Amino acid sequence: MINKKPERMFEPDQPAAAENRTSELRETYDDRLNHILAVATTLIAQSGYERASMRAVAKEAGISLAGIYHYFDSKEKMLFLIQFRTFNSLLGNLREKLHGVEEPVEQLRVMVRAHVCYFAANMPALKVCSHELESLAGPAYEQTRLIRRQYYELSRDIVTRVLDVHAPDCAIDRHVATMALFGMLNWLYRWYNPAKDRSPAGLANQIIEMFLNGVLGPKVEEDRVERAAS
Amino acid sequence: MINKKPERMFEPDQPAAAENRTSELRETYDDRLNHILAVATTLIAQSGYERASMRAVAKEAGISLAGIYHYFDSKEKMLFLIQFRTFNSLLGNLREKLHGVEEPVEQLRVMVRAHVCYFAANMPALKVCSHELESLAGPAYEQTRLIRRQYYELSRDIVTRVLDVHAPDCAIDRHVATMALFGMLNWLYRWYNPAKDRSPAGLANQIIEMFLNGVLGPKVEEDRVERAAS
DNA sequence: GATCGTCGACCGAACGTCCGTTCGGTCAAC
DNA sequence: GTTGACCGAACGGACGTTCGGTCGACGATC
Repeated sequence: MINKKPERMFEPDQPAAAENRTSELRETYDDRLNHILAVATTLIAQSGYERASMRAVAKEAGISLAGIYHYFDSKEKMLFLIQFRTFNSLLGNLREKLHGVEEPVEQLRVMVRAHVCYFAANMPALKVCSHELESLAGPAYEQTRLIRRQYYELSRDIVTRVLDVHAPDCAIDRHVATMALFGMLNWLYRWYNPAKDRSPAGLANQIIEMFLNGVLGPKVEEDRVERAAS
Repeated sequence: MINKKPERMFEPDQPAAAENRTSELRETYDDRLNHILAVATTLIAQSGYERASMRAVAKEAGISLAGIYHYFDSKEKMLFLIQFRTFNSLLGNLREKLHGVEEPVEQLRVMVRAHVCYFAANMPALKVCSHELESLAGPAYEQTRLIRRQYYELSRDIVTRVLDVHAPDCAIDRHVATMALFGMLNWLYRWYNPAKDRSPAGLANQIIEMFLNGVLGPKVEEDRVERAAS
Protein backbone atom coordinates (compact mmCIF):
# COMPACT_ATOMS: atom_id res chain seq x y z
CA MET A 1 0.00 0.00 0.00
CA ILE A 2 1.12 3.46 -0.81
CA ASN A 3 1.13 4.70 2.71
CA LYS A 4 3.54 2.02 3.73
CA LYS A 5 6.15 3.09 1.16
CA PRO A 6 6.06 6.87 1.25
CA GLU A 7 9.75 7.11 0.55
CA ARG A 8 9.09 5.85 -2.95
CA MET A 9 6.25 8.09 -3.93
CA PHE A 10 8.19 11.00 -5.31
CA GLU A 11 11.39 9.23 -6.32
CA PRO A 12 10.45 7.31 -9.43
CA ASP A 13 14.11 6.80 -10.29
CA GLN A 14 15.81 4.29 -8.08
CA PRO A 15 19.50 3.42 -7.68
CA ALA A 16 20.87 1.19 -10.42
CA ALA A 17 21.83 -1.39 -7.82
CA ALA A 18 18.36 -2.89 -7.84
CA GLU A 19 17.77 -6.04 -9.85
CA ASN A 20 16.35 -5.77 -13.31
CA ARG A 21 13.36 -7.88 -12.45
CA THR A 22 12.45 -5.82 -9.43
CA SER A 23 12.87 -2.69 -11.50
CA GLU A 24 10.47 -3.94 -14.13
CA LEU A 25 7.95 -4.98 -11.53
CA ARG A 26 8.21 -1.63 -9.86
CA GLU A 27 7.74 0.04 -13.19
CA THR A 28 4.49 -1.72 -13.89
CA TYR A 29 3.37 -1.06 -10.32
CA ASP A 30 4.09 2.66 -10.66
CA ASP A 31 2.62 2.79 -14.14
CA ARG A 32 -0.58 1.23 -12.86
CA LEU A 33 -0.68 3.59 -9.90
CA ASN A 34 -0.15 6.59 -12.16
CA HIS A 35 -2.85 5.36 -14.49
CA ILE A 36 -5.38 5.03 -11.66
CA LEU A 37 -4.43 8.47 -10.35
CA ALA A 38 -4.85 10.00 -13.78
CA VAL A 39 -8.28 8.44 -14.20
CA ALA A 40 -9.31 9.52 -10.71
CA THR A 41 -8.10 13.06 -11.38
CA THR A 42 -10.21 13.31 -14.52
CA LEU A 43 -13.29 11.91 -12.81
CA ILE A 44 -12.96 14.11 -9.73
CA ALA A 45 -12.43 17.14 -11.95
CA GLN A 46 -15.61 16.26 -13.85
CA SER A 47 -17.95 15.28 -11.04
CA GLY A 48 -16.36 16.49 -7.83
CA TYR A 49 -14.75 14.43 -5.11
CA GLU A 50 -17.91 13.18 -3.43
CA ARG A 51 -19.72 12.23 -6.63
CA ALA A 52 -16.72 10.49 -8.17
CA SER A 53 -17.16 7.01 -6.72
CA MET A 54 -14.45 4.44 -6.28
CA ARG A 55 -16.57 2.13 -8.44
CA ALA A 56 -16.46 4.66 -11.28
CA VAL A 57 -12.70 5.10 -10.92
CA ALA A 58 -12.25 1.32 -10.94
CA LYS A 59 -14.38 0.81 -14.02
CA GLU A 60 -12.70 3.63 -15.94
CA ALA A 61 -9.23 2.45 -14.95
CA GLY A 62 -9.95 -1.16 -15.95
CA ILE A 63 -9.46 -2.60 -12.50
CA SER A 64 -11.74 -4.13 -9.91
CA LEU A 65 -13.14 -2.09 -7.05
CA ALA A 66 -11.18 -4.10 -4.49
CA GLY A 67 -8.10 -3.88 -6.68
CA ILE A 68 -7.89 -0.13 -6.13
CA TYR A 69 -7.32 -0.73 -2.43
CA HIS A 70 -4.10 -2.44 -3.35
CA TYR A 71 -2.75 1.00 -4.25
CA PHE A 72 -4.49 3.31 -1.76
CA ASP A 73 -5.90 2.45 1.59
CA SER A 74 -8.72 4.96 1.33
CA LYS A 75 -10.40 7.34 -1.05
CA GLU A 76 -9.12 10.30 0.95
CA LYS A 77 -5.52 9.09 0.64
CA MET A 78 -6.06 8.89 -3.10
CA LEU A 79 -7.20 12.51 -3.23
CA PHE A 80 -4.32 13.48 -1.00
CA LEU A 81 -1.86 11.83 -3.35
CA ILE A 82 -3.31 13.67 -6.34
CA GLN A 83 -3.10 17.02 -4.58
CA PHE A 84 0.27 16.39 -2.96
CA ARG A 85 1.92 15.37 -6.21
CA THR A 86 0.38 18.23 -8.15
CA PHE A 87 1.29 20.90 -5.61
CA ASN A 88 4.80 19.53 -5.30
CA SER A 89 5.21 19.41 -9.03
CA LEU A 90 3.84 22.94 -9.41
CA LEU A 91 6.19 24.27 -6.76
CA GLY A 92 9.18 22.41 -8.16
CA ASN A 93 8.41 23.68 -11.64
CA LEU A 94 8.23 27.24 -10.38
CA ARG A 95 11.50 27.01 -8.47
CA GLU A 96 13.19 25.53 -11.49
CA LYS A 97 11.96 28.25 -13.82
CA LEU A 98 12.93 30.98 -11.36
CA HIS A 99 16.50 29.72 -11.20
CA GLY A 100 18.90 32.47 -12.22
CA VAL A 101 16.23 35.13 -12.60
CA GLU A 102 16.98 38.06 -10.33
CA GLU A 103 14.94 41.04 -11.48
CA PRO A 104 11.63 41.12 -9.50
CA VAL A 105 9.38 42.04 -12.43
CA GLU A 106 10.98 39.34 -14.52
CA GLN A 107 10.47 36.90 -11.64
CA LEU A 108 6.79 37.80 -11.62
CA ARG A 109 6.55 37.25 -15.35
CA VAL A 110 8.20 33.86 -14.98
CA MET A 111 5.89 32.93 -12.12
CA VAL A 112 2.66 33.78 -13.96
CA ARG A 113 3.83 32.15 -17.16
CA ALA A 114 4.88 29.02 -15.31
CA HIS A 115 1.55 28.81 -13.50
CA VAL A 116 -0.62 29.39 -16.55
CA CYS A 117 1.33 26.96 -18.69
CA TYR A 118 1.28 24.30 -15.98
CA PHE A 119 -2.44 24.87 -15.63
CA ALA A 120 -3.05 24.54 -19.35
CA ALA A 121 -1.04 21.32 -19.47
CA ASN A 122 -2.75 19.81 -16.39
CA MET A 123 -6.23 21.26 -16.24
CA PRO A 124 -7.98 18.40 -14.43
CA ALA A 125 -5.24 18.15 -11.79
CA LEU A 126 -5.24 21.88 -11.09
CA LYS A 127 -9.01 21.94 -10.98
CA VAL A 128 -8.93 19.23 -8.33
CA CYS A 129 -6.30 21.22 -6.43
CA SER A 130 -8.27 24.46 -6.63
CA HIS A 131 -11.72 23.05 -6.05
CA GLU A 132 -11.26 20.17 -3.63
CA LEU A 133 -8.99 21.81 -1.08
CA GLU A 134 -11.50 21.34 1.73
CA SER A 135 -12.31 17.76 0.83
CA LEU A 136 -9.22 16.79 2.80
CA ALA A 137 -9.18 17.09 6.58
CA GLY A 138 -6.78 16.63 9.44
CA PRO A 139 -3.15 15.71 8.78
CA ALA A 140 -3.65 15.25 5.04
CA TYR A 141 -5.04 18.77 4.77
CA GLU A 142 -2.24 20.17 6.89
CA GLN A 143 0.37 18.53 4.72
CA THR A 144 -0.99 20.05 1.52
CA ARG A 145 -1.37 23.37 3.31
CA LEU A 146 2.35 23.41 4.03
CA ILE A 147 3.22 23.12 0.34
CA ARG A 148 0.63 25.69 -0.63
CA ARG A 149 2.07 27.97 2.01
CA GLN A 150 5.49 27.69 0.39
CA TYR A 151 4.00 28.50 -2.99
CA TYR A 152 2.18 31.45 -1.48
CA GLU A 153 5.26 32.81 0.29
CA LEU A 154 7.40 32.47 -2.80
CA SER A 155 4.81 34.41 -4.80
CA ARG A 156 4.19 36.99 -2.09
CA ASP A 157 7.91 37.68 -1.81
CA ILE A 158 8.09 38.30 -5.53
CA VAL A 159 5.09 40.61 -5.40
CA THR A 160 6.60 42.40 -2.42
CA ARG A 161 9.91 42.90 -4.18
CA VAL A 162 8.17 44.18 -7.31
CA LEU A 163 6.37 46.75 -5.22
CA ASP A 164 9.35 47.71 -3.08
CA VAL A 165 11.63 48.22 -6.06
CA HIS A 166 9.28 49.76 -8.63
CA ALA A 167 6.50 51.33 -6.60
CA PRO A 168 7.68 51.90 -3.03
CA ASP A 169 4.90 54.39 -2.36
CA CYS A 170 2.16 52.09 -3.58
CA ALA A 171 -0.51 51.73 -0.89
CA ILE A 172 -1.64 48.27 -2.04
CA ASP A 173 -1.36 45.60 0.61
CA ARG A 174 1.08 42.85 -0.38
CA HIS A 175 -1.16 40.10 0.89
CA VAL A 176 -4.19 41.47 -0.92
CA ALA A 177 -2.21 41.88 -4.13
CA THR A 178 -0.92 38.30 -3.93
CA MET A 179 -4.35 36.88 -3.27
CA ALA A 180 -5.81 38.94 -6.10
CA LEU A 181 -3.20 37.46 -8.42
CA PHE A 182 -3.99 33.98 -7.13
CA GLY A 183 -7.66 34.72 -7.73
CA MET A 184 -7.02 35.52 -11.38
CA LEU A 185 -4.94 32.34 -11.74
CA ASN A 186 -7.05 29.93 -9.73
CA TRP A 187 -10.29 31.04 -11.31
CA LEU A 188 -9.00 30.03 -14.74
CA TYR A 189 -10.40 26.53 -14.38
CA ARG A 190 -13.91 27.98 -14.40
CA TRP A 191 -13.73 29.63 -17.78
CA TYR A 192 -10.57 28.87 -19.74
CA ASN A 193 -11.31 26.89 -22.87
CA PRO A 194 -8.15 25.81 -24.71
CA ALA A 195 -10.13 25.38 -27.94
CA LYS A 196 -11.66 28.86 -27.95
CA ASP A 197 -9.42 31.09 -25.89
CA ARG A 198 -5.94 32.26 -26.73
CA SER A 199 -2.77 30.29 -26.08
CA PRO A 200 -1.53 29.82 -22.51
CA ALA A 201 1.46 32.08 -23.18
CA GLY A 202 -0.76 34.82 -24.59
CA LEU A 203 -3.13 34.52 -21.66
CA ALA A 204 -0.21 34.69 -19.22
CA ASN A 205 0.99 37.88 -20.91
CA GLN A 206 -2.41 39.50 -20.51
CA ILE A 207 -2.55 38.59 -16.84
CA ILE A 208 0.97 39.91 -16.25
CA GLU A 209 0.11 43.12 -18.05
CA MET A 210 -3.08 43.58 -16.06
CA PHE A 211 -1.43 42.84 -12.75
CA LEU A 212 1.47 45.20 -13.32
CA ASN A 213 -0.23 48.08 -15.12
CA GLY A 214 -3.95 47.48 -14.86
CA VAL A 215 -6.37 47.67 -17.76
CA LEU A 216 -5.63 51.36 -18.28
CA GLY A 217 -1.96 50.59 -18.75
CA PRO A 218 1.11 52.76 -18.25
CA LYS A 219 1.40 53.89 -21.85
CA VAL A 220 -1.93 55.61 -21.67
CA GLU A 221 -0.81 57.39 -18.56
CA GLU A 222 2.42 58.38 -20.27
CA ASP A 223 0.41 59.71 -23.17
CA ARG A 224 -1.80 61.61 -20.82
CA VAL A 225 1.16 63.12 -18.98
CA GLU A 226 2.91 63.95 -22.22
CA ARG A 227 -0.22 65.51 -23.63
CA ALA A 228 -0.67 67.52 -20.45
CA ALA A 229 2.96 68.68 -20.60
CA SER A 230 2.84 69.85 -24.20
CA MET B 1 -44.39 22.96 -2.09
CA ILE B 2 -42.15 25.63 -3.38
CA ASN B 3 -42.12 24.49 -6.96
CA LYS B 4 -45.88 24.69 -7.12
CA LYS B 5 -45.90 28.38 -6.20
CA PRO B 6 -42.97 29.81 -8.13
CA GLU B 7 -44.74 33.11 -8.61
CA ARG B 8 -44.40 33.75 -4.89
CA MET B 9 -40.76 32.94 -4.45
CA PHE B 10 -39.29 36.30 -5.28
CA GLU B 11 -42.18 38.56 -4.40
CA PRO B 12 -42.24 38.53 -0.63
CA ASP B 13 -44.52 41.54 -0.58
CA GLN B 14 -48.04 40.76 -1.59
CA PRO B 15 -50.93 43.07 -2.44
CA ALA B 16 -52.73 44.53 0.58
CA ALA B 17 -55.95 42.93 -0.63
CA ALA B 18 -55.11 39.66 1.12
CA GLU B 19 -56.71 38.94 4.46
CA ASN B 20 -54.76 39.60 7.60
CA ARG B 21 -54.95 35.99 8.64
CA THR B 22 -53.64 34.69 5.37
CA SER B 23 -50.90 37.28 5.47
CA GLU B 24 -49.79 36.15 8.92
CA LEU B 25 -49.87 32.51 7.92
CA ARG B 26 -47.90 33.30 4.84
CA GLU B 27 -45.46 35.27 6.90
CA THR B 28 -44.72 32.38 9.20
CA TYR B 29 -44.50 30.08 6.20
CA ASP B 30 -41.99 32.36 4.49
CA ASP B 31 -40.11 32.97 7.70
CA ARG B 32 -39.76 29.25 8.22
CA LEU B 33 -38.67 28.76 4.62
CA ASN B 34 -36.10 31.53 4.93
CA HIS B 35 -34.84 30.06 8.15
CA ILE B 36 -34.34 26.64 6.60
CA LEU B 37 -32.64 28.20 3.58
CA ALA B 38 -30.31 30.20 5.83
CA VAL B 39 -29.36 27.10 7.81
CA ALA B 40 -28.84 25.10 4.64
CA THR B 41 -26.69 27.86 3.17
CA THR B 42 -24.42 27.87 6.21
CA LEU B 43 -24.11 24.10 6.25
CA ILE B 44 -23.44 23.82 2.53
CA ALA B 45 -20.87 26.59 2.78
CA GLN B 46 -19.16 24.70 5.61
CA SER B 47 -19.24 21.13 4.32
CA GLY B 48 -20.09 21.34 0.65
CA TYR B 49 -23.32 20.35 -1.03
CA GLU B 50 -22.84 16.59 -1.02
CA ARG B 51 -21.67 16.35 2.58
CA ALA B 52 -24.38 18.62 3.93
CA SER B 53 -27.14 16.09 4.50
CA MET B 54 -30.83 16.86 4.70
CA ARG B 55 -30.76 15.31 8.17
CA ALA B 56 -28.17 17.83 9.31
CA VAL B 57 -30.16 20.71 7.82
CA ALA B 58 -33.31 19.45 9.56
CA LYS B 59 -31.62 19.09 12.92
CA GLU B 60 -29.96 22.50 12.72
CA ALA B 61 -33.18 24.17 11.60
CA GLY B 62 -35.21 22.53 14.34
CA ILE B 63 -37.52 20.63 12.03
CA SER B 64 -38.02 16.99 11.18
CA LEU B 65 -36.38 15.42 8.17
CA ALA B 66 -39.74 14.84 6.50
CA GLY B 67 -40.82 18.34 7.44
CA ILE B 68 -38.23 19.83 5.11
CA TYR B 69 -39.98 18.25 2.17
CA HIS B 70 -42.96 20.41 2.94
CA TYR B 71 -40.89 23.35 1.68
CA PHE B 72 -38.75 21.82 -1.06
CA ASP B 73 -39.44 18.76 -3.11
CA SER B 74 -35.79 17.80 -3.39
CA LYS B 75 -32.36 18.69 -2.12
CA GLU B 76 -31.39 19.96 -5.55
CA LYS B 77 -34.36 22.35 -5.61
CA MET B 78 -33.20 23.65 -2.25
CA LEU B 79 -29.75 24.40 -3.61
CA PHE B 80 -31.30 25.92 -6.68
CA LEU B 81 -33.40 28.23 -4.55
CA ILE B 82 -30.35 29.36 -2.57
CA GLN B 83 -28.40 30.12 -5.72
CA PHE B 84 -31.29 31.63 -7.62
CA ARG B 85 -32.21 34.01 -4.82
CA THR B 86 -28.60 35.00 -4.20
CA PHE B 87 -27.77 35.63 -7.85
CA ASN B 88 -30.98 37.57 -8.35
CA SER B 89 -30.35 39.64 -5.28
CA LEU B 90 -26.76 40.29 -6.31
CA LEU B 91 -27.83 41.37 -9.78
CA GLY B 92 -30.67 43.52 -8.46
CA ASN B 93 -28.35 45.16 -5.97
CA LEU B 94 -25.84 45.96 -8.71
CA ARG B 95 -28.48 47.43 -11.04
CA GLU B 96 -29.81 49.55 -8.22
CA LYS B 97 -26.40 50.92 -7.27
CA LEU B 98 -25.54 51.63 -10.90
CA HIS B 99 -28.67 53.72 -11.34
CA GLY B 100 -27.73 57.24 -12.41
CA VAL B 101 -24.03 56.52 -12.72
CA GLU B 102 -22.83 57.23 -16.23
CA GLU B 103 -19.05 57.51 -16.19
CA PRO B 104 -17.53 54.10 -17.04
CA VAL B 105 -14.74 54.20 -14.46
CA GLU B 106 -17.20 55.27 -11.81
CA GLN B 107 -19.50 52.43 -12.91
CA LEU B 108 -16.64 50.01 -12.42
CA ARG B 109 -15.95 51.38 -8.97
CA VAL B 110 -19.60 50.99 -8.06
CA MET B 111 -19.68 47.47 -9.42
CA VAL B 112 -16.63 46.25 -7.46
CA ARG B 113 -17.74 48.00 -4.27
CA ALA B 114 -21.23 46.54 -4.57
CA HIS B 115 -19.88 43.05 -5.14
CA VAL B 116 -17.35 43.11 -2.31
CA CYS B 117 -19.82 44.59 0.16
CA TYR B 118 -22.51 42.09 -0.82
CA PHE B 119 -19.96 39.33 -0.44
CA ALA B 120 -18.88 40.53 3.01
CA ALA B 121 -22.49 40.72 4.14
CA ASN B 122 -23.42 37.28 2.73
CA MET B 123 -20.29 35.18 2.79
CA PRO B 124 -21.90 31.74 3.09
CA ALA B 125 -24.40 32.44 0.32
CA LEU B 126 -21.75 33.72 -2.07
CA LYS B 127 -19.48 30.81 -1.23
CA VAL B 128 -22.28 28.43 -2.16
CA CYS B 129 -22.82 30.37 -5.38
CA SER B 130 -19.13 30.35 -6.28
CA HIS B 131 -18.29 26.84 -5.19
CA GLU B 132 -21.39 24.79 -5.94
CA LEU B 133 -22.14 25.97 -9.46
CA GLU B 134 -21.74 22.52 -10.93
CA SER B 135 -23.76 20.79 -8.24
CA LEU B 136 -26.84 21.77 -10.20
CA ALA B 137 -27.62 20.12 -13.52
CA GLY B 138 -30.13 20.38 -16.32
CA PRO B 139 -32.82 23.07 -16.25
CA ALA B 140 -31.90 24.29 -12.76
CA TYR B 141 -28.33 24.86 -13.88
CA GLU B 142 -29.49 26.59 -17.06
CA GLN B 143 -31.71 28.94 -15.11
CA THR B 144 -28.91 30.08 -12.81
CA ARG B 145 -26.64 30.34 -15.82
CA LEU B 146 -28.98 32.87 -17.40
CA ILE B 147 -28.77 35.19 -14.39
CA ARG B 148 -25.01 34.79 -14.15
CA ARG B 149 -24.84 35.59 -17.83
CA GLN B 150 -26.67 38.86 -17.24
CA TYR B 151 -24.28 39.71 -14.42
CA TYR B 152 -21.34 38.87 -16.65
CA GLU B 153 -22.60 40.93 -19.58
CA LEU B 154 -23.32 43.91 -17.39
CA SER B 155 -19.80 43.74 -15.98
CA ARG B 156 -18.16 43.08 -19.32
CA ASP B 157 -19.93 46.06 -20.86
CA ILE B 158 -18.60 48.27 -18.09
CA VAL B 159 -15.08 46.91 -18.55
CA THR B 160 -15.39 47.37 -22.30
CA ARG B 161 -16.52 50.97 -21.92
CA VAL B 162 -13.71 51.71 -19.47
CA LEU B 163 -11.23 50.43 -21.99
CA ASP B 164 -12.82 52.07 -25.02
CA VAL B 165 -13.00 55.48 -23.36
CA HIS B 166 -9.79 55.61 -21.36
CA ALA B 167 -7.45 53.18 -23.08
CA PRO B 168 -8.62 52.60 -26.66
CA ASP B 169 -5.25 51.23 -27.73
CA CYS B 170 -5.05 48.75 -24.89
CA ALA B 171 -4.44 45.26 -26.24
CA ILE B 172 -6.11 43.46 -23.36
CA ASP B 173 -9.01 41.23 -24.34
CA ARG B 174 -12.30 42.39 -22.81
CA HIS B 175 -13.38 38.88 -21.96
CA VAL B 176 -10.08 38.03 -20.32
CA ALA B 177 -10.12 41.28 -18.35
CA THR B 178 -13.65 40.63 -17.12
CA MET B 179 -12.87 37.07 -16.10
CA ALA B 180 -9.70 38.22 -14.35
CA LEU B 181 -11.79 40.70 -12.36
CA PHE B 182 -14.30 37.97 -11.55
CA GLY B 183 -11.40 35.77 -10.47
CA MET B 184 -10.24 38.38 -7.96
CA LEU B 185 -13.79 38.78 -6.65
CA ASN B 186 -14.89 35.15 -6.64
CA TRP B 187 -11.71 33.92 -5.03
CA LEU B 188 -12.35 36.12 -2.00
CA TYR B 189 -14.27 33.37 -0.24
CA ARG B 190 -11.09 31.34 -0.03
CA TRP B 191 -9.06 33.81 1.96
CA TYR B 192 -11.01 36.85 3.13
CA ASN B 193 -11.26 36.96 6.92
CA PRO B 194 -13.49 39.78 8.17
CA ALA B 195 -11.82 39.66 11.60
CA LYS B 196 -8.27 40.02 10.32
CA ASP B 197 -8.42 41.67 6.93
CA ARG B 198 -9.36 45.23 6.17
CA SER B 199 -12.92 46.48 5.76
CA PRO B 200 -14.94 45.49 2.68
CA ALA B 201 -14.84 49.07 1.38
CA GLY B 202 -11.06 49.24 1.80
CA LEU B 203 -10.64 45.89 0.11
CA ALA B 204 -12.87 47.02 -2.76
CA ASN B 205 -10.73 50.12 -3.22
CA GLN B 206 -7.58 48.03 -3.44
CA ILE B 207 -9.13 45.75 -6.04
CA ILE B 208 -10.37 48.70 -8.08
CA GLU B 209 -6.95 50.32 -7.90
CA MET B 210 -5.23 47.12 -8.98
CA PHE B 211 -7.63 46.45 -11.81
CA LEU B 212 -7.40 49.96 -13.22
CA ASN B 213 -3.73 50.76 -12.67
CA GLY B 214 -2.04 47.54 -11.64
CA VAL B 215 0.29 47.19 -8.70
CA LEU B 216 2.79 49.58 -10.24
CA GLY B 217 0.17 52.29 -10.43
CA PRO B 218 -0.13 55.30 -12.72
CA LYS B 219 1.56 57.74 -10.37
CA VAL B 220 4.77 55.83 -10.53
CA GLU B 221 4.61 55.99 -14.29
CA GLU B 222 3.92 59.68 -14.14
CA ASP B 223 6.90 60.10 -11.85
CA ARG B 224 9.04 58.10 -14.19
CA VAL B 225 7.97 60.15 -17.18
CA GLU B 226 8.41 63.37 -15.31
CA ARG B 227 11.81 62.31 -14.06
CA ALA B 228 12.81 61.34 -17.58
CA ALA B 229 11.59 64.68 -18.90
CA SER B 230 13.45 66.83 -16.39
C1' DG C 1 14.71 -29.92 -13.40
C1' DA C 2 10.68 -31.02 -10.86
C1' DT C 3 8.30 -29.77 -6.44
C1' DC C 4 6.82 -26.87 -2.86
C1' DG C 5 5.89 -22.81 -0.10
C1' DT C 6 5.62 -17.83 -0.30
C1' DC C 7 4.19 -13.55 -1.85
C1' DG C 8 2.35 -9.86 -4.42
C1' DA C 9 -1.33 -8.50 -7.57
C1' DC C 10 -5.82 -8.78 -8.00
C1' DC C 11 -10.82 -10.09 -7.74
C1' DG C 12 -16.15 -11.36 -6.51
C1' DA C 13 -19.08 -10.84 -3.10
C1' DA C 14 -20.47 -9.12 0.62
C1' DC C 15 -21.04 -5.78 5.00
C1' DG C 16 -22.56 -1.92 7.39
C1' DT C 17 -23.68 2.76 6.98
C1' DC C 18 -25.57 6.79 5.32
C1' DC C 19 -28.31 9.14 2.16
C1' DG C 20 -32.51 11.26 -0.30
C1' DT C 21 -37.00 10.41 -0.43
C1' DT C 22 -41.76 8.64 0.63
C1' DC C 23 -45.67 6.81 3.24
C1' DG C 24 -49.13 7.00 6.45
C1' DG C 25 -50.50 9.36 9.90
C1' DT C 26 -51.50 13.29 13.78
C1' DC C 27 -53.27 17.58 15.18
C1' DA C 28 -54.60 22.24 15.52
C1' DA C 29 -57.06 25.92 12.95
C1' DC C 30 -60.59 27.29 10.30
C1' DG D 1 -64.93 18.17 7.83
C1' DT D 2 -61.33 19.91 5.31
C1' DT D 3 -56.80 21.58 4.96
C1' DG D 4 -52.14 22.75 5.76
C1' DA D 5 -48.08 22.04 8.69
C1' DC D 6 -45.58 18.65 10.32
C1' DC D 7 -43.70 14.10 12.02
C1' DG D 8 -41.87 8.89 12.98
C1' DA D 9 -40.59 5.26 10.58
C1' DA D 10 -39.33 3.04 6.95
C1' DC D 11 -37.54 2.02 1.93
C1' DG D 12 -34.30 1.29 -1.58
C1' DG D 13 -30.12 2.32 -3.31
C1' DA D 14 -25.35 3.88 -3.42
C1' DC D 15 -21.30 4.28 -1.16
C1' DG D 16 -16.53 3.18 1.05
C1' DT D 17 -14.46 -0.56 2.73
C1' DT D 18 -13.26 -5.47 3.94
C1' DC D 19 -13.00 -10.51 3.64
C1' DG D 20 -11.63 -14.60 1.77
C1' DG D 21 -9.87 -16.31 -1.92
C1' DT D 22 -7.37 -17.28 -6.82
C1' DC D 23 -3.43 -17.35 -9.65
C1' DG D 24 0.94 -16.87 -11.59
C1' DA D 25 5.80 -15.76 -10.66
C1' DC D 26 9.60 -16.77 -7.96
C1' DG D 27 13.37 -18.73 -4.76
C1' DA D 28 14.52 -22.59 -2.22
C1' DT D 29 14.81 -27.53 -1.75
C1' DC D 30 15.36 -32.18 -3.25
